[in-house]
Amino acid sequence: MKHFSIATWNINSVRLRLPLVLSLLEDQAPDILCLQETKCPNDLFPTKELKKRGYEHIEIHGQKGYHGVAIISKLPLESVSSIDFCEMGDTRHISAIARAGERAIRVHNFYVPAGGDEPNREINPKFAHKLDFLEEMKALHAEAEQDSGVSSILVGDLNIAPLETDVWSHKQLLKVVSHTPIETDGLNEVQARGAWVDLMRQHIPAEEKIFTWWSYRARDWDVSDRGRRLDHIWSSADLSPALSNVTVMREARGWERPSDHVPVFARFNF
DNA sequence: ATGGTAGTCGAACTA
Repeated sequence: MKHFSIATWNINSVRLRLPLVLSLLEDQAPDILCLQETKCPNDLFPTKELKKRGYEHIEIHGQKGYHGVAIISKLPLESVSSIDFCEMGDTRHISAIARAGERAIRVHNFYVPAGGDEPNREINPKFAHKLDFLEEMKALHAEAEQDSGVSSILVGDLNIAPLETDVWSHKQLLKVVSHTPIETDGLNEVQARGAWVDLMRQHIPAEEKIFTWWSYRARDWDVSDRGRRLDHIWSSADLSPALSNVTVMREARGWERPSDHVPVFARFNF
């Protein structure tokens, strides 16, 4: 039996929260950690500190000030690439193939545009960008490299909460960006067309509420609990039978100077 | 219905 684990976390500045990242890696020791919103140019990424702790394989795609994604891995990474969705030059995607025992797995790490406040593509260019980004994601197939023996995992901040139980109030969020029908339908279509399995919902029944994000603006996030499930872990169908556990690390939202997103873990027994 | 907070980078932008 071979174990494999992967985590995803929108860190909202990797430099500001490097101590939290290091303690997470020490305590949980995932094979791979995918970060979003690193907000860090490539030449300033804290590569040395991560390598020192056994994460020797690091692939980053960052820019100054905004966005930015990174794959931090104990396992060797190869065939690294980024897709420039919507050809905006944004650093919102990176992927690489990891070798986990006998298996080869392409890991896609996404930071989907948030989409602004107004859920109307005619008046809000950010919402139009989000919908266009989703449209391009539909071309991404979980079995794209199956013929060469490569499975797929897709993780990241997808900025959409697809199910009614992925938000604190379905009714009150139907017109709020992240849970509008055009977005949830779009994400469902990305999943269906690409033959992706939602591993969080494979492990945690759809009747049960799950949140991975709580706004900084809520005065008491834990008590009011107005969260959303914006972060996701998907895989190709061949990996889903090997899933052993999914954990949403809710307590991370209560840490000192927290990210507004918490880490999500998927663990496999191959 | 509005405004509430956080981060980057040093005003205004994004979330």
